Amino acid sequence: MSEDIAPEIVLALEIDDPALADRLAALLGNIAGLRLAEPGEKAAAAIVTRDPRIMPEDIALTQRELDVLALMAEGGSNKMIARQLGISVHTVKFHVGSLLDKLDATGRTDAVAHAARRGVIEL
Amino acid sequence: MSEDIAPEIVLALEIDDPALADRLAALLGNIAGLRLAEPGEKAAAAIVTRDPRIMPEDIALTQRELDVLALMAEGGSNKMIARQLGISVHTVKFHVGSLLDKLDATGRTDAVAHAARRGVIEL
DNA sequence: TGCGTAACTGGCCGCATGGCCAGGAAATAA
DNA sequence: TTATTTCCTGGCCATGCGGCCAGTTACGCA
Repeated sequence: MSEDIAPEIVLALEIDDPALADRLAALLGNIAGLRLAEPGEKAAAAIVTRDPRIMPEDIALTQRELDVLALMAEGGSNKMIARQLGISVHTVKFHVGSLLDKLDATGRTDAVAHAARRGVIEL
Repeated sequence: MSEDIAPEIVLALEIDDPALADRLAALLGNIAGLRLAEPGEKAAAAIVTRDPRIMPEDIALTQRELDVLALMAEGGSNKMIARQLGISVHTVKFHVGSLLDKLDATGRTDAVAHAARRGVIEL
């Protein structure tokens, strides 16, 4: 078989901060079984920044707002979301409005993008 | 001074594949200056999966469609996108329609979510 | 020369979306 | 009790959105 060849794990280093990237590159540069990806090379995994600035504070969303948000991220229309949650379209609009406020979004697409960016939802 | 304390870089391991996660944990387990994050601990960076399955084939999007998609992900309305790209709202709708087809989405929100999921755009 | 594709524009139309107004019901805390 | 919060519902309306029709221009390719 070929699984005992112990193929190298290729890691892509996707860090913006030059200092941190350098330190990681130095630390990971010569580990047997591990290799950093060349630019453009496809890697098995990537090292990405976990920037705390992006999540200022977990935005205070109510449970219902999270429900609506999740269904929005699935592309659901207000009507679909209403059916799914067993509430009226008006109520869905109400929650969507609150979400736009809290997430500082211009529309439902922006709201989903913002929420995904700050980790409120997993796309 | 405190810089000779050699502060550890805390790395979160966020890999779904257990086999790959184990191998990475073993490789990174005892490197001086590096430490894997405890569950819940906030890390400076994270190792995430670069799963090629998610991008079945780079969906054939034209340059203009990518332009429109990027602005959609920023929450731009058709009118805003039209102004940004210097084209008419009709043309924007035309490209949006193509995007909905190609990305198999029910609406612009769904399109952005799909595109983000398969790595066509970076949120 | 013709062919296909990408980009672009227009009109039309039905529905969705989001903002505004108003209100009610229930649970929890002061 | 009162007050607060969350959740819920309705009407109204201007605008956005997406699907449908049709057309033009420009490019590269056979």
